[in-house]
Amino acid sequence: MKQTKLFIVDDHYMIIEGIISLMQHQSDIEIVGHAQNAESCMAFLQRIKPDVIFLDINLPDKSGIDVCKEIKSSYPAIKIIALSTFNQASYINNMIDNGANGYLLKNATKEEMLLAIQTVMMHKQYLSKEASDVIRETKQQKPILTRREREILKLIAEGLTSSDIGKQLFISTTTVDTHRKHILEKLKANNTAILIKTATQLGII
Amino acid sequence: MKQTKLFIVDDHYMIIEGIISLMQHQSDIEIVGHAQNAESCMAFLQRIKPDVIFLDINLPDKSGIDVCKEIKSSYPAIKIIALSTFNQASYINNMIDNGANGYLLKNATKEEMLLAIQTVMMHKQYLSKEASDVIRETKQQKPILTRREREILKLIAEGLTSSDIGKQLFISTTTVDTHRKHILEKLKANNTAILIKTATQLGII
DNA sequence: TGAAAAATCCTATATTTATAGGATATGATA
DNA sequence: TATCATATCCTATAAATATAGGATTTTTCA
Repeated sequence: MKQTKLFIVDDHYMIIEGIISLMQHQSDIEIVGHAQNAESCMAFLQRIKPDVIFLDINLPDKSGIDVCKEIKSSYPAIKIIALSTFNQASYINNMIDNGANGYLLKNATKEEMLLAIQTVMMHKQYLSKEASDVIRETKQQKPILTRREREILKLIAEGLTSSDIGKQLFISTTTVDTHRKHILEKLKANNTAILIKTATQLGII
Repeated sequence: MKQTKLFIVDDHYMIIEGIISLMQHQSDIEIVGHAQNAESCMAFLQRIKPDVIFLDINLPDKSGIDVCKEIKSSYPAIKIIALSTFNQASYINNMIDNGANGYLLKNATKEEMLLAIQTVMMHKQYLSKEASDVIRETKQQKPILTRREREILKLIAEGLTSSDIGKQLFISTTTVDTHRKHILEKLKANNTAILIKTATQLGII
């Protein structure tokens, strides 16, 4: 029987210890290592190739989303299961968009973890019930902004005014204002304050 | 040798499992139980009194801060060590103010956990290095808004205009604007967009 | 290829914010 | 009690935003 090689990336030592403890007596899983940040994770992967990575969304040195993208581009065969706590659920879409094969919340049971590993090893996507609930919710709430609109929204959130943005993007202030208008409509916001708040909550910024 | 009775409250199963695993072979620590929410925690405490509780700040049914206050008022002898992840560090002060005896980040090592338990059992306060660093940092970063300013900031974040706020609080629009001005100064923001963003990041809203 | 979607630009006006520089009243506290 | 922090209010101006109603040019993709 072939063992599935599991690698864990999480900055919280207790989580790593918890997963190891849960998987300890599982003969079909072999934990090949763990890392507490993106850098040591990438260094490890140069030497050893796991089958599955449990990847936390929050790492001290880099966002899990970027790490996910990197791993997938260098090692497309490795399956990635994103780990997060409930209140970071708005990142789920983002993580899936960047190549994650599964999504587990940190209150997952042992059985759920095993199921997730099995599922992604069969080249299917695994989403925990909570995760797919959240995806449905945010999909409904989350309006689709165009690339330009997202770009401008981010600059607004950085405190740039419309004319600042116009200069930076080499477009007229009025164009920026038109985009702003559309963004406000799409996010059902009446002004910048609530715009930034809902955009933050939806994880767009 | 008297064993220290430890109780764990955290909604993440992996964390509970991690702590249990780390404490397993520690002869001076006895884990008397664990709970995943405030309600079952309080129910448990009616039957059994631990010496120390590891208490997560984020619980599904109630904030850990409130739970901390409740436990301390009913069972003042029980020592509480707050648990949190790094990015929730702005709660540290709040937790300490509500009676927590210690503060551990979830990436604590086994040694740190044991040290924390020993320290609070000797009736001293334990703050992890990271926690006290963060306290210093947030103390520096986080400007002190007055009650009125906080109130107005929240209304701004809800999308109310200055005149809306004035009507709601029965004060003139110009007064609201003055408060706005002070809030912007204190948060070093140039406009509403970045104001809301930094306020969100600092956990003020 | 032809329609739809996205991005660009425009005018014009009302409202809201930002900024500056005040004044006054009140309550806490050292 | 004198001072400081807080909260209240004011004038005035420049800048930025919101809102409405357009038009044109690129992309995208079915």
